[in-house]
Parts: sequence; structure tokens; C-alpha cells
Amino acid sequence: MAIRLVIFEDNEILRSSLCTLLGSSGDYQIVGMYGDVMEAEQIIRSTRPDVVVLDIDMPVRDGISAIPIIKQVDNAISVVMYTQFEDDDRLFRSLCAGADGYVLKKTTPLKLFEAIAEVHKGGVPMSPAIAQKVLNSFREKAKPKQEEYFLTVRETEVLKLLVKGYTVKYIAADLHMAYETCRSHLRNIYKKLHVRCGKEAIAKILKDRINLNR
Amino acid sequence: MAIRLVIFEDNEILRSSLCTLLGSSGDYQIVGMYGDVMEAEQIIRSTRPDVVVLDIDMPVRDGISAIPIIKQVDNAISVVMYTQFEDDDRLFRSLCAGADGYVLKKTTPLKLFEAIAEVHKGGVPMSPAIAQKVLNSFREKAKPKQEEYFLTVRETEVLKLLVKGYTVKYIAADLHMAYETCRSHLRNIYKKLHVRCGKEAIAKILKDRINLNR
DNA sequence: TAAAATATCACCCTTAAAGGGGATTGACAG
DNA sequence: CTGTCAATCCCCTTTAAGGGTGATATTTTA
Repeated sequence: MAIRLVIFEDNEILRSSLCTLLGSSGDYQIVGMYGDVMEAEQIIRSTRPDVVVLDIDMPVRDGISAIPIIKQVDNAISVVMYTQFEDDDRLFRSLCAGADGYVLKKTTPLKLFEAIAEVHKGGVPMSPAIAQKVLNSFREKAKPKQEEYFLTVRETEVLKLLVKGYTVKYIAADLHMAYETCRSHLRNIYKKLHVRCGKEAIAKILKDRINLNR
Repeated sequence: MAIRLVIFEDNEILRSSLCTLLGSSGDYQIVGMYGDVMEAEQIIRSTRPDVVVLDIDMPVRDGISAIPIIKQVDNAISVVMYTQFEDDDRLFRSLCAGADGYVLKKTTPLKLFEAIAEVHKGGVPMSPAIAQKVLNSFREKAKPKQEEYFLTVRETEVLKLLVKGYTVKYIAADLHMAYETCRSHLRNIYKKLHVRCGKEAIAKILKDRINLNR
């Protein structure tokens, strides 16, 4: 079954050539083409596409602003940004707004077609330079300091709950242990983390992004 | 010019079939195949590949441990992980260690070949499910919840120190205020944050990435 | 098998934290 | 000029947290 497509692209020449190219393949069915996103919600509601191709730089309102509107109608609709811009700001705003793919216009239209197919299969198609940016950002921000404090299984369980802000009494009850046992574990945890109290322990775990799940 | 390939894969059958498939194309030149990464550094130094394909689960040492070794020899060498695992931990550790691509074995070998070509062009090839994980992580980390709790300047100062794990007494001294004043501020802070104690406040601020410095 | 680590619980004592209430001063807005 | 808000401080009470010490059973490891 053909992928139902809606395209928002203000460049009329590009728009019609995309229409011709995409229409010539049986894999894609273009159910709408528009030069702006002013009527996006109504369009999406009535056409019910599988994938939306969004230019960013369009008159009056940019494409990014249309992403949440599309996703609100149906979160299953995939959105591929198709733009000449590769600056961090537009990229980040697009992805955070919910875009599923990001293809640069400087690549061949063929890449866009591949991206449409990929996004419809649940993938995240991106031009190489874009993917590189996302990966770098991921490495910087997501990299949890994987320090080893040699906590035991039980200690880790206690610490996980402590980090949620729970009281000692509550933690003990939750883990079916005596209050004094819980305190005993906490004392050992504090020693191993080189902290003096629960507040410092929470701060250390969360600030250093220490992963307690393994 | 053919892409120079080194493959680390402990499954002998898979290894030889990859060799046959890749060797039959003129686009790839396999310059080495190994069942473990024990000699990785020496191998990489002598073979000088463009791309390394790395299995994760291998005897003695896992593939992830070889990534920094490879990158240290020459950072321009691309590394594609080729594995059956799609758990967050292995994925994150691989990418943070410097992997450029992550392909699941459950997809066809053809996908691996495409990935090799893509990574050599500077892309970041990933199986759809993997790319989705990275994107979600990116969205979370890049978008700090910018909730507004209407804290006063003084309250923010107190909260900043509390989040460092300091005691009330210490905070008061640090900000040149009486102990009781500090407590008074804390009471107001707890009300505004909808928490019941300092531990919950710390957890809330750090987990939600609330910026106290704006 | 003996020693070490782990998980469990208990008691005492001190300090820290939190909840409630109240009061004063200064600034600023209506 | 009066009410509100922020910041300051104090008292009292209860609860939570932490340090020290020790004991027992189980499991793991050397």
C-alpha cells in the first residue's frame, strides 16, 4: 500500500517537481501539497497522511511551528523536515518539537524518498551531517559518569529510593526491611560514596548522572 | 576505491559468510577478520582500515572495549557495531565510547553493507529502533523542563546551596543570614515546589533539570 | 573449610530538619 | 497612606536523620 504524503513547501518549482517525481512511483501517494502551514491542522485532519514533508523556511509561519499541530492530530503521523538549513538551532528545535527525520535539500531528492520510506518504517532518517550533530550532542549530554562505587544489590535498591526523595521509614517499608536495617545500609552507602548525608548522596547521584540500574 | 574493512566477529559461520558476501562486491576490501579483539591495536595499526565492524559479545573482552583503542590509533577510522543486542546500556556505552554506527544483526546483512558505506561517507547508520532510542534520549536531554515556580531571588540563592547538599546551618552562614531566616525561606521554597522536605526538593530540581541560574 | 562480605536487626544518643505560629522592617503599588 | 510582599528573626514541638557499636544468619569467596 502506498504511503500517503502531504508536502508543505513554499518553492513552487521544487513542489511541482517533487510531485512529479513522487507521483511517478507507485510507492507514494501525494494527498496534499501546500505552500504554507497556515491551514495545517485542518489539512492534516482531512487528508490523514502517513508522512508529512515539511520545509522550514516558509512565509508567515515556519515549518517547525506546524510539528506539534500535526503530532497533536495524530502522533503516529511521521514528520520529515526537508530544508536547506543545517544550523544547530533549527535542528534542535525541530527534533524537540517532534520531527522524526531531517533531510537537507542539498542532497538528491532520492534521499528524500528513501527518508520517507524509512520514517514510515519507524526509522529516523537524517542527512549524515545532521546525524553527526545529534550523535555528538548525545555523547556530550547523555554520557553518564560510569564511576564505580562497589555498591551491593541491596544498597543500590535503597539508594534508588533515597534518590527519589523518600524518607528512611518509607524506604524500609517499601523494601520490606526493618528501619534499622535500612539505616545500616544507608550508613554503608554514605561511606562508599564519600558523602555525609542523604542530601549529599542525592546530589551526587543526580549531578553525576550515575546510573543505578545495572 | 574500495573501502578497507576489518571485521571482529566471534561467530565463525557468520564471519565467513560476511567475508563471502562482502568480498563478492568490488566496493569492499576485507583486510582482516578476527574472532576476538585481543590484538586489536596491533591489527588496526598494521591493516589501517577505513571502517571496522565490531561485534559486541565476544570471548574474553567485549567489542565496546576495543572502540577507544581503535579511535586512538586513528580517529578517522569509522566503527560500526554489529550486534544482536539492543539494550540501552550497550548502546549508550558503545556510542559514548565513540562508535559511529549501530546495526542490529536481526536486520539483513544488506543493511550492514549499506551502513558501512554510509559511515564511510561520514554518516551515522543505525537500525531504526536504535535511532529512535538515540533521538528520544536527545529530546529529553536537550529540553530542560523550564517550569516556573516564582521563587524570589533570596529563595533561589538558598535553594542553590541546598541542592549542593549543604545543611541549613551552613547555608545560613554562607548567605549571612540567621538560621531561622534560612528555615523560613526553605519553608516557602517547599511550598512553592510542592515538596515536603529538602531531599524531595533536591531530587525535583536535579531530575527535572531546573535551571536556577537564569 | 575458614574467612570475608552481605543482609539483617537492635539500642543509645546527638543533631538536623520540619511544621506551626508569630513579629518586625523596608519597599513598592494602588 | 495602607495593604502586600519580601526578608529578616525568634520560640516551641515533633519527627527524621545520623554516628557509634554490636550481634546474627547467610552467602560468597579465597
